[in-house]
Amino acid sequence: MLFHFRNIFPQLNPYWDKYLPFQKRLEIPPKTILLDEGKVSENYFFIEKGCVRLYFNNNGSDNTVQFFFENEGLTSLDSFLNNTPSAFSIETIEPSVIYQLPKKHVNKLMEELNNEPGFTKMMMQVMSTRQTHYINEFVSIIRDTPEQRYQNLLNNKPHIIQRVPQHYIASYLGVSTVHLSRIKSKLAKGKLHF
Amino acid sequence: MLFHFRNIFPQLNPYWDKYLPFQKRLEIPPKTILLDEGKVSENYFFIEKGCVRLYFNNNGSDNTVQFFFENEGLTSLDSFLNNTPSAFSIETIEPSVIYQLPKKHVNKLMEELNNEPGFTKMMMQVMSTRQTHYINEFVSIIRDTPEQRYQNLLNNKPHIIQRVPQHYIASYLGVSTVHLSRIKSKLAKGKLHF
DNA sequence: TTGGGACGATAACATATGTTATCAAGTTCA
DNA sequence: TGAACTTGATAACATATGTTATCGTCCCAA
Repeated sequence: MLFHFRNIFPQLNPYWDKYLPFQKRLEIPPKTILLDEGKVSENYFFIEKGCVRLYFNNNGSDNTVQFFFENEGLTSLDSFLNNTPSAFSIETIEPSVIYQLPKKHVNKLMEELNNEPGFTKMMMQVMSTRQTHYINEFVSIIRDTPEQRYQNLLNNKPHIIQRVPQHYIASYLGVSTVHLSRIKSKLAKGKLHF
Repeated sequence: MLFHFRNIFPQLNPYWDKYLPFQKRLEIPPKTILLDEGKVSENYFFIEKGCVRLYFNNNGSDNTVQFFFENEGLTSLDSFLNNTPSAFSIETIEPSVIYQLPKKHVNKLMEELNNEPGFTKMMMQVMSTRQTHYINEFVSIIRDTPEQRYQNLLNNKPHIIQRVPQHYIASYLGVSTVHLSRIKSKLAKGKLHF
């Protein structure tokens, strides 16, 4: 949400640079938990190398909300802003290199940015982009069948399918691993006709 | 999103009052469309009396995203802010009295508010509340069965069930009217045992 | 006043999806 | 190298949900 916007709003780059030294570099294996559902989000994460997912528990199994890759930043926003227990967990999928910036520094950065003209506009743009993203996911889950959602993923974000183990894809699409296998097999058969 | 906050941030009330004369009062029957999916959202609506729903089309049938009642305001936010085609339609459910404020006035109001200290913070709070709401809906649709979602509605927002025709409830829960009938009948039978 | 439309319940059937179990291939690590 | 784990495919069965059709009630407008 913040370091995303390095180079997108170049006049703000000095601010990002000033805070780089406060980040902690983590080299961590797959399935390392960065934030545990129910805890308050205390850090902002930025991915240098690897791959991470945001997910929530669902009677023992889990559902993935979003995947994150190199040069993307994330946190559990609601928890981070409002100090409420996070509805989501965050964990690595691959061996990863993560930069971790504690909340107190982010807050300080935000205060400094408040004096920068255009900051409100930028924040509204950022928040509105996020909101649009969630709304689209929301609509897609209701409107599209799992098969259509898989096709969308194939068309729009093939790197996710190539890179992420299939059971995480299933948990992202909201179906069982068995059913995702069925979908793939059905699509494969369909293609043979052409 | 705006007039919601009358009296919640009292120091801003003069601003709201200043813009009240620009609103147009509409007295309209049920099923009146206030915004059509695909069009750009040009107005902010405030409900004096009646009931309205935000929904999107889904191969001929439709899904309701949210219901709005007296003293609530709404628009299709993404479309309103970014001048993009709205993903949603808005229509009345009951005979309603609606105040309609054109976008140019809202924009002017926003510019004036920019000079008010605390405005950025308020906007972030507003946006983050909205986002939390969508995230919760999103999680609920994935995690909860339609039956659980109906129970949640009964427990948390019984006024909706009392007031809104059942087929809209079904379209909100994301099930067919037939299945919602099944759910109700099942719950009714369950209750007889006690 | 009446006839059509809106609303809701229910049955019968079709389809989508979950669950459990089994098998196979690839990877990791002691 | 071999055991344990991860990943993925598939079959068989169970359950959830959609679709279509029918019926009854209520209400409003011609």
